[in-house]
Amino acid sequence: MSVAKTLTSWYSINKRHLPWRETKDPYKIWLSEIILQQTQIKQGLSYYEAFTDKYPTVFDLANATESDVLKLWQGLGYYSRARNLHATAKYIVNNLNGKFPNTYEKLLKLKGIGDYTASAIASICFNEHTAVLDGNVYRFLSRYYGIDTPINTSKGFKIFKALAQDILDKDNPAEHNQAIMDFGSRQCSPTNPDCMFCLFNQTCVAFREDKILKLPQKIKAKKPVNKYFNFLVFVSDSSSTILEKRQENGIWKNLYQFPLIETKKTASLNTFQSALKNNSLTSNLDFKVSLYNEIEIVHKLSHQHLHTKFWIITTKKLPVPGIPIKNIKDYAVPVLIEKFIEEFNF
DNA sequence: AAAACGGGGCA
DNA sequence: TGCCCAGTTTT
Repeated sequence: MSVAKTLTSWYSINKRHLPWRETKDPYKIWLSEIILQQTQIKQGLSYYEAFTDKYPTVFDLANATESDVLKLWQGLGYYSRARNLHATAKYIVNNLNGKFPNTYEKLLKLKGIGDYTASAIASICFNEHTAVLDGNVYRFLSRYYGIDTPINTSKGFKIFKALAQDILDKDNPAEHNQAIMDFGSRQCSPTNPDCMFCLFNQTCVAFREDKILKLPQKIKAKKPVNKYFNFLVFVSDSSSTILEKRQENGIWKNLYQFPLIETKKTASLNTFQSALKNNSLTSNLDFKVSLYNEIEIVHKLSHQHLHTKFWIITTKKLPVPGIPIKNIKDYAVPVLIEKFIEEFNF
């Protein structure tokens, strides 16, 4: 039996029943694919349900504000996905009459849709012969064929994309693509793959040569850089605080946070107080300051470690218009801020 | 071609 | 606690 037929027969028995597998609506498939980028099903499922519940059609999503979309996305990370999702929904409604593009080439032009997502939507919704290449597919192919070209290189992409396209079941690309991803995710998992009960354990190169845990090969990531964040948590007599929207490109763009002072290294009380003297919010303000967390909180992102201190600034009146603390949960904030808000007794 | 972009899960 | 996971856009 061909690799493809073995995969689809495995899938017919082991397929997980998930809400986005009950539909061919390209809007719903698109939504699920964007949510599932860089995200495990267990984490993404509740977000998918929240989004389809609040925005059942592309028109509903297009009519929302970006702030609302980011709020619903809060906690999922990689927030450019949410910004691009919203921008693309508006584009489809305003320029394409709400009709979803129905080919790989046209899908690829949309913001937030790259090779993987265009291939997934085109095959699942429109039966186009476009093989998906995600982390699960990379893993299965590299092991089964014993290919040690690093997957996170342009050369690796070309090799594995051609191979995935070559073995694609042209009679049923929709089932095939979902089968190979599910197989890679569950049977051919990163650690502890279930080789003993694997349909391919007679033919898999990596299993025969005992290279399962050496594949796929990847170029190692750089070490994360350390950053030192000091958040200014204002508390006024009238129970208001200050939240600012992050405008600049970089992490958390368009999310809200407490006013931030970044330092070169961990700030002592003394250095922080002199920083406040030069800060436009506090230079002319009558306030008291105390450090909330004596031990800094280290929030780890894939590419930077944020050493964070929350400083409580108590003042009679805020230096700029603020927001009532009782409304603070209306704003989309990073998980780091969300955890503080939940923990801090305002 | 390489870097930037979050957060959760698991050993 | 340290390491692993991973599509798209930007540089």
